[in-house]
Amino acid sequence: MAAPESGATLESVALAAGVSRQTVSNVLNAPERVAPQTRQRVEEAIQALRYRPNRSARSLRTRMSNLLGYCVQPAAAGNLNPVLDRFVHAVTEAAAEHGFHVLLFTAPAGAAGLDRYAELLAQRAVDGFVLADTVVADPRPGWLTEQGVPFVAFGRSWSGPDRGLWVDVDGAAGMTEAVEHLHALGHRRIAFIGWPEGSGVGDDRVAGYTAACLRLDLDPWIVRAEGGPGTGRELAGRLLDAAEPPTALVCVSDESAYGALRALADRGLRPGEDVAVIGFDDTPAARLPGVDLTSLSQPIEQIGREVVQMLLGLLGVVELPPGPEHRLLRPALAVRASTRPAGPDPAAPTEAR
Amino acid sequence: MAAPESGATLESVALAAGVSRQTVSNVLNAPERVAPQTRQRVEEAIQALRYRPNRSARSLRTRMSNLLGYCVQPAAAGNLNPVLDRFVHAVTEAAAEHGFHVLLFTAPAGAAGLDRYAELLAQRAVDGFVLADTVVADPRPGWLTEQGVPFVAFGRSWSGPDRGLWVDVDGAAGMTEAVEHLHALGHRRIAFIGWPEGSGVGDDRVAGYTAACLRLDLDPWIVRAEGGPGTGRELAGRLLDAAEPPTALVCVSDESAYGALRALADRGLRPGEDVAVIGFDDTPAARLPGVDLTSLSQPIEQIGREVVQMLLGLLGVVELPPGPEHRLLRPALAVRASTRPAGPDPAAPTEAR
DNA sequence: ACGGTGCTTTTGATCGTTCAAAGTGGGATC
DNA sequence: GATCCCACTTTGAACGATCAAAAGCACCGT
Repeated sequence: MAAPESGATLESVALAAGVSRQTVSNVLNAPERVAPQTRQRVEEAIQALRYRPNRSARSLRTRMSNLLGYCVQPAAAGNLNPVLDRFVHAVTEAAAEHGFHVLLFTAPAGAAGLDRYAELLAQRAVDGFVLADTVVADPRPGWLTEQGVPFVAFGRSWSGPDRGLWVDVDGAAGMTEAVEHLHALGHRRIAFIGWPEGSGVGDDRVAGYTAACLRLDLDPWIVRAEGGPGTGRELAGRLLDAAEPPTALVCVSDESAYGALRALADRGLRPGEDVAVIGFDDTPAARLPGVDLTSLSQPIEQIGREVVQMLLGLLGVVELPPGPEHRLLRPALAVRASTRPAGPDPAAPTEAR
Repeated sequence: MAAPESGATLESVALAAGVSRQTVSNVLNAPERVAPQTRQRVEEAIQALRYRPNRSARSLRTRMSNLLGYCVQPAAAGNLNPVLDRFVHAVTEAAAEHGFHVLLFTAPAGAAGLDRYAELLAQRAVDGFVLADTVVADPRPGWLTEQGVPFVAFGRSWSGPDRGLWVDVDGAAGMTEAVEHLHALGHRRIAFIGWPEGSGVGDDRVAGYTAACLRLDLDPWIVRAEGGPGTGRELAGRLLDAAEPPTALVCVSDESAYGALRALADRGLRPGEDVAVIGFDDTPAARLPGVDLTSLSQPIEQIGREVVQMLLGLLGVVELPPGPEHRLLRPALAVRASTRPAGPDPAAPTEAR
């Protein structure tokens, strides 16, 4: 069978179609300039030879690599971040719609990693960057802005003035919704299990909780993990053993929530029936049968699309969407059994005691 | 301050150092050909101008993109695969050591996705592919071999003859070790919670379990999830409610094991003390306080390194390591409380019941 | 007949690098 | 002193695409 003859070039296609290089190039990049009849002939030749423009040659001439840089952080032990997984996928897919791909690289955290970004830029290996996991005092947005490098971040610049474009999840709004949901179910003693102060994401979420409590005339009741994340079980345990324990637990993450569920089980309490529990992230495990954790679901796919849209806008590939330089998207509350008393008719909403 | 002058080229460096293009090129690619004195002068000019070779130009000339293609599968709902995360990171890091980067792309599963691979090849966008998540009757290894495309897979070709190079985890050996570990602890009724037949990975793992049982003169006792993965709780429940329930549960994945732990909690049974539980993957959650699941840990970082090593070998970048065309690495059993009775002296092995 | 206009196509130059081959100059060889 | 060799350096020609500008051609009005 006719092999693809992997050596097709503009020149060879032009020869086959009886036109010049540039005409073939125009068929691909500016078809309206080519007479319909010629165009068809060229397109047939392209098909026949399975021609695809060489990316390196195109990049060299146009000074665009059609690659977006994305840094994969060293996976810290015990750092399960199921969200970034989905984000990378969404970005990759959105980029593909415009002929772009994602280039992965690694870099140490903080200012030490900026070299890698600089290296890729100097090599003209990427056209811009997608940032994720921005942290407080992250040096990247400021540095990239100074260098005039196109980038869009998933996550605010948590300290100092906003630098560059970003898309983020409104964790505060999500937590407010969680509290309101619990309040509507009749809960009045709602505690919050959080991270230590100082993390942008964590502080944002606790702020939403506090605001909702004040508005609903509830007393905020906040406990924080001292020894880092992952100690939800202990914290929840202490809460549940209090003289007047909370009837509902709002957790800064699903991970904390799983710990809280564990603490409930330790005491023979049943989630949803005895104590309500809400997490954040809507991790896959939350919807497993037997877990059924109510959780706030981040619109990761949409964030990925918007980040790419903005970045390609900066690059002049698509029209830059009008509007503000950042977008704050609301997470959605996925209500499951952990905030809904089980019963013979699980579909019916139940008024709490 | 002196801006990096992002426009440095071979020519401008040559001018600055008072030599020709090619000499600068040689300093970078074949330093031994250049007189030490000249070399130093050129290196200083490179430093001063912050010169980095343009990747597109180099790729165009050498016909090597220095990019490895990696397909991110559409994240199926409820498909938590914390392992691939780490794998991608390991591959990215190993590739960086040789000046390579990872190019991400998406493709539909099965034969329909081959087009995307072909597209990238025709564009000369990548030099080869890293495959992950190989499944039974995966069309990719065969197709890539036919096309003469360099690739290495993480995962065997589960059906038909082996095509191409691969690195994989010896799931069978891991499960055998798990059974032996339980046997040494005194367990004699050891059940296996598995996936439906037909998945390469699942069948491999159950085979290791069965082999160990036969060798140790135990009766294999296998139950499988009918409705796909994630129903470990139900399966374990049925086992525990049997007239003569097993004293230990070996699970095909951590996900199943978490379900099993849940089933234990439902019945007031304590993992490690009443019933032993072992998972597979050593997911981050396994080592959370309060979970403490014994699990088989895959040497993902090593696999990533080896995959890259082999692929760069195929590409002629490094010397192809001698030896067989595939490597099978043993997972390590991380022993935690779920197979170890709690007590004042957790180090002492306990005879069962 | 002439030049202008608009549409279509072609030509030469260029992007920044490496390959292949040719050019230096000094010292040893005959 | 001519020859050869060796170590080092330079020169021209690609790689495959796009940009910018020129050229061909049909049609129109004067």
